[in-house]
Amino acid sequence: MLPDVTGITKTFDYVVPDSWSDANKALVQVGSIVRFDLGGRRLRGWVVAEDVEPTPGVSLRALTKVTGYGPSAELVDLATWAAERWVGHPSRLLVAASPLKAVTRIAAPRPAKELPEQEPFVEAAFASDRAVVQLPPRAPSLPYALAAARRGNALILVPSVARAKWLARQLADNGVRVAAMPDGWARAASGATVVGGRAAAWAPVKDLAAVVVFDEHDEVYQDERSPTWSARDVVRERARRAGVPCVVLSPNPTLESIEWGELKEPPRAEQRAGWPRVEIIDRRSDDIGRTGLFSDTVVRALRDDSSPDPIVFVLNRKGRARLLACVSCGELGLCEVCSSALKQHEEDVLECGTCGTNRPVVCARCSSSTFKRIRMGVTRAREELEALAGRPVVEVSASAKGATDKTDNTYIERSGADIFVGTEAVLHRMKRARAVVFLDFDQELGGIRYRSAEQAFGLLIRAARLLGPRSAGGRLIVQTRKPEHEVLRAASQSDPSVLRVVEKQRRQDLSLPPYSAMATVSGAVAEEFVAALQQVLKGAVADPADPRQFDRLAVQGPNDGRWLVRAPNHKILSEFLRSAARPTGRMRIEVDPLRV
DNA sequence: CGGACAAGCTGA
DNA sequence: CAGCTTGTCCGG
Repeated sequence: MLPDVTGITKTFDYVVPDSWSDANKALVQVGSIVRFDLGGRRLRGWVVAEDVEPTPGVSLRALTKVTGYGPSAELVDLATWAAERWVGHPSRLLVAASPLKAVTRIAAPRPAKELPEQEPFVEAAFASDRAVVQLPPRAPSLPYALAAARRGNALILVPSVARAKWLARQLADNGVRVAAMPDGWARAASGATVVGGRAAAWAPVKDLAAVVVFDEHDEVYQDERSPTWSARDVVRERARRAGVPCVVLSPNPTLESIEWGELKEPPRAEQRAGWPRVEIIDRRSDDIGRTGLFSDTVVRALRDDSSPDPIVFVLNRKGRARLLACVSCGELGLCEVCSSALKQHEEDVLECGTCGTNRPVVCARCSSSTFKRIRMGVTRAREELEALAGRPVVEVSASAKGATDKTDNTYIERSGADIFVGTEAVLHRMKRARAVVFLDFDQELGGIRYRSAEQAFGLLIRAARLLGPRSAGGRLIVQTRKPEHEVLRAASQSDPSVLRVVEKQRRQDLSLPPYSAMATVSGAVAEEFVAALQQVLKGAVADPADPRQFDRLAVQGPNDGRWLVRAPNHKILSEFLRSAARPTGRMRIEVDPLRV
């Protein structure tokens, strides 16, 4: 028995009471969910082994109840693997692999219908055991889902539960027996093609025949809670163990996937046609003092209403403030070298955050020495847009006014407006657009996170999806002072490999994932734990012959209360993190941290 | 995790 | 030395 309690990693032996019915006795198998008393408490847990030799000297207690079916023995194994890989408690993973409500009966499997072959490019992906398919932003997913289902019961992951419901419906309409997770657990166990979000990586799939991950670059596949397992990586391992093909798809495949599988892409012309037109507005030469946030091109786009679809403006919250304006004449405080916004860190110095140039606090136009901070956030941008357009502009944010909850988008339609502005959340809210304008993309490009280029490109992909293919005529307009940045070149050439080549070199040079493995350690007792790790490290450096290769590790920090552990690969990282005793108290180990 | 119990601390 | 807190261990 493994109790479903964080903090107990030990397993315990129990007996199945003789008094139980045969049916209940038969329910007790590896993975089943049972109840039992331990240390004066009644707990829930999973059977992790049967017919074990009890530890000598302990008197066994009896189980109090068998709740029902749980993860298969293979999934219990996979959870053990994942708990080691992401250095966490297996119970979190077994919870994901368990049904929401007790399941005591699983229907007999039904014969599957034959499905037609898909086009050769699609079918070819499944000929390889590990395929990475690079598709344009709005490429249809159904052909790949059908190609997978044609091979038998497939496991299909999509980034959101809503999209899973939609895809499940499409598959069902095409004659596929399908189970949508998380509700379809019992159906999945009896034999069906399974579609779901992150947690569906742990869904039961009878006779798994193929695995598909759509939008594999999406960060929602990683659980934010510890252990920070990635559904994409879990199903990859699952497919490997089952010996079935695993196909991951994305408009911008991650380097993790590129290094893992075989890249397949449709002809360039087809990829180009799938992207909207991308316009890069170089703001270095713009008179920012006159035009503010809105270049002439953007103002023209705002006034162009040849399409009834809305125009969407994106301004990240991080982009607010940061602008200084002269109190007496209104001139903006900009760097005379690179035209970036200046910052006033000290009383008497204006500093450029981009090129590092300093100058005294004096206005370039009127020589006044008093500047005020102007807040160019979403709210201000909305007011200015309204003034420019002469009609209502709606602000869209994660918690927007007029919305009943985070997923309520009806206020967008009710508003009747065709101009929207918001942080990147606006890209999740809208369905389509005639144009998407990133007012200040440099915020995204200048990120310090090692994945920020990938994340910035992810925003452009989202925007491209609102706009549709080139033939739809939508415009993706990006205002920037870094027009040569590889993220923007990749988007304007509709060629993600432009970014990938640069990013790969950078990650290799700096030994960043996937060319290394990282974890962060934080929390109240992190310091104590890190001290124990340092102890292990000392011994390892003294003995480079240690087969565990701990001499190739580094522990850095603390930075903001977080330590960074770096290793050449995940095997060494995980062994190292598990080599030191975990002190009692709050601590969080984040393997593959999204931000470092 | 949470209960049990042991070892350490305080106040009369 | 009772009464309490803090720490460590263990559960089948």
